[in-house]
Amino acid sequence: MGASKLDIYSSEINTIAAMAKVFSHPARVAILQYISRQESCICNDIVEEIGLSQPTISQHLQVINNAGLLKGNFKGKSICYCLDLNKFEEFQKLFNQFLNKTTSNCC
Amino acid sequence: MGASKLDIYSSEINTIAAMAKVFSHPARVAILQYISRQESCICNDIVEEIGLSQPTISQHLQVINNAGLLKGNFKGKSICYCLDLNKFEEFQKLFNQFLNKTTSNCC
DNA sequence: ATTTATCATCGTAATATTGCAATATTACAA
DNA sequence: TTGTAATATTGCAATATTACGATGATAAAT
Repeated sequence: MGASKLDIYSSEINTIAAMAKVFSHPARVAILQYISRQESCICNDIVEEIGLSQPTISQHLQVINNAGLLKGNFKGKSICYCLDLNKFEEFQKLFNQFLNKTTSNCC
Repeated sequence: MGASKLDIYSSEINTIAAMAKVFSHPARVAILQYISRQESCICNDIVEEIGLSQPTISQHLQVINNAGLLKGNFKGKSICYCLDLNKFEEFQKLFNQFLNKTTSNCC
């Protein structure tokens, strides 16, 4: 056991869960907040700012990136992590649609 | 390791992460959707509807309940799981506030 | 009181996540 | 091309999550 049974849910539900997973760890929420606050795209500062090791931050960044929430320049000495606002708003819309459909019919 | 370092983040960030965690598993998203669609509060149907075992559903319900998203009658033969819409909207507001503050300043 | 229906809890196995040290890779500069 | 700074990858340990079978607890009905 231990693995989630993804095949028994609709794709809408799986998408919402996958995106919510990005926000389900405070380090990732903090990283997103930090990136959005930065005027310039200095990147390794995230490590100092948040207080986790560089490999750990790198791992969280990959999770965020795999969800499609990052864009920018991924080559070079100093990489520039930026938010993909389109993806961001796309998720926000999807999530709000789900929440708005959710009503309470009993009790 | 394996445990998250909760003490290094702001309470706002931890709250968002905790609430997002509820939605980070498709079973829980499906459960929330199903409950909200039901006119009457028949409950063990969730097991048949979703296709996971009763203990597993019960476990997911507890996660949702611990986040404060459920209310209703939890004792007796005719148990009634209902959504706490106030909590729901509270989270929605908090999450949207966070997302709306998130902008892209670089790249 | 016994049955029945309903849900929770316990124990356990399988897998995922989190975090870090060590190491590798990459790109630029000297 | 050698060095250096920035990020990625690997490997590992600790912990969390997911899932289920077996069992326990509770309330209503017979």
